[in-house]
Amino acid sequence: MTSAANLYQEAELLIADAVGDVIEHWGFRKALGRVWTVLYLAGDPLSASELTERLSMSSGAMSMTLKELQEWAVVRRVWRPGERREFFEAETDLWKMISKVVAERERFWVRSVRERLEQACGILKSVPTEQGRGALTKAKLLLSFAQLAEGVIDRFLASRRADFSGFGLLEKTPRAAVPEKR
Amino acid sequence: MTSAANLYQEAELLIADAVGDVIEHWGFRKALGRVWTVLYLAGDPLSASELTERLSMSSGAMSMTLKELQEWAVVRRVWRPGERREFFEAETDLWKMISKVVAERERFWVRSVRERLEQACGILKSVPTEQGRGALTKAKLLLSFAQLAEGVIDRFLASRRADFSGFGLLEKTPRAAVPEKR
DNA sequence: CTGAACTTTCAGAAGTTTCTGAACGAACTA
DNA sequence: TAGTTCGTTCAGAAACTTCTGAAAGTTCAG
Repeated sequence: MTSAANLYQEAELLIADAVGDVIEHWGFRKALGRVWTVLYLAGDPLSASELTERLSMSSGAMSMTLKELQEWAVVRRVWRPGERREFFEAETDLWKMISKVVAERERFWVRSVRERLEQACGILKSVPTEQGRGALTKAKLLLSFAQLAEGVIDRFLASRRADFSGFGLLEKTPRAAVPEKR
Repeated sequence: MTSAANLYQEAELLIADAVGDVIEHWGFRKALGRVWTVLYLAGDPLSASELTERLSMSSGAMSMTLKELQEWAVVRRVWRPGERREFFEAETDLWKMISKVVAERERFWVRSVRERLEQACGILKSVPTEQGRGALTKAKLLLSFAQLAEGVIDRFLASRRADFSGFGLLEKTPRAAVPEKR
């Protein structure tokens, strides 16, 4: 194996693991971040076995990881005429990825929290003690935060784009040497 | 036990668990959120045994949970003259709580991610292949996101306050019924 | 139809996190 | 000093998450 390939692999694992950490902080498994990263860095679609080898994972874990990545629309399955195997490539549209997660996961639990707080406020209204009144005031404050969060999420999703303007980054994405896909 | 006390307890647990979920999404244990909530709703300082009873936790878990909450400066120990036991009360300053977490936890791992990406970019620079050049471009993009995040965090902390203006919430006490959603 | 190539599934293994509860320790009282 | 009350620690238990690898499934060429 050449030195260049060794170095590439070293860098690849370093980046994959760093992204894995980021993704883990977002409540996903590290493996999801690592696999996405290898595909992203590769540019070209890779096969499952290629990924299995590069990341030293079992075929079972890879299969489940790819399934989950596809459910989140973060990785796409690519068919190559003449090839028996399936290939995978990374979605690079950040807005697509983030909005999907926000819409399907964040939105859901924020609503669940808000609903429970509302229910609790309803109960507290019928508690005539000093304790009950004090708690109701605070519960309402918590509730207003939940409502605020829900509103921010909805407006964020309605905006149909990540508003990172002002940071001047996303607009002029240095489109890598990635061949356009259909 | 009176009905009012029963109802209070029901609402308390409902809220505690909802906040526990929120806190869990922030990477802490549910128990931290639950204990903080009971203290917050109570208003007055409570003893460890009181908390243990209300949340049906073991004394050991409560001890560890209170220790952690104090490390995050989210709960304060209160001494009551004449009382042998220690009492605890909830910190209610949101900015204090959030900035502490951001400064001591988020800041740290974002930096770690950024450093690893930098190292990887350094390695990729010496990989003269096609593959290496393509990956370098993308790694640099990831790096710029990490740097962006680091900058946002630092500016956030430097601002010394949560800038929630525009949501018109934190400034004044909440008005009861709020929202309107379409 | 048969066999090769490849993927998916899933039961159990391994790893990780969190909790329990008994033991210990500290602070105070009688 | 002995006893009481709390608080803390920690080894093991329990709960939960993730991974492994073999078996079953699918697809396709010959």
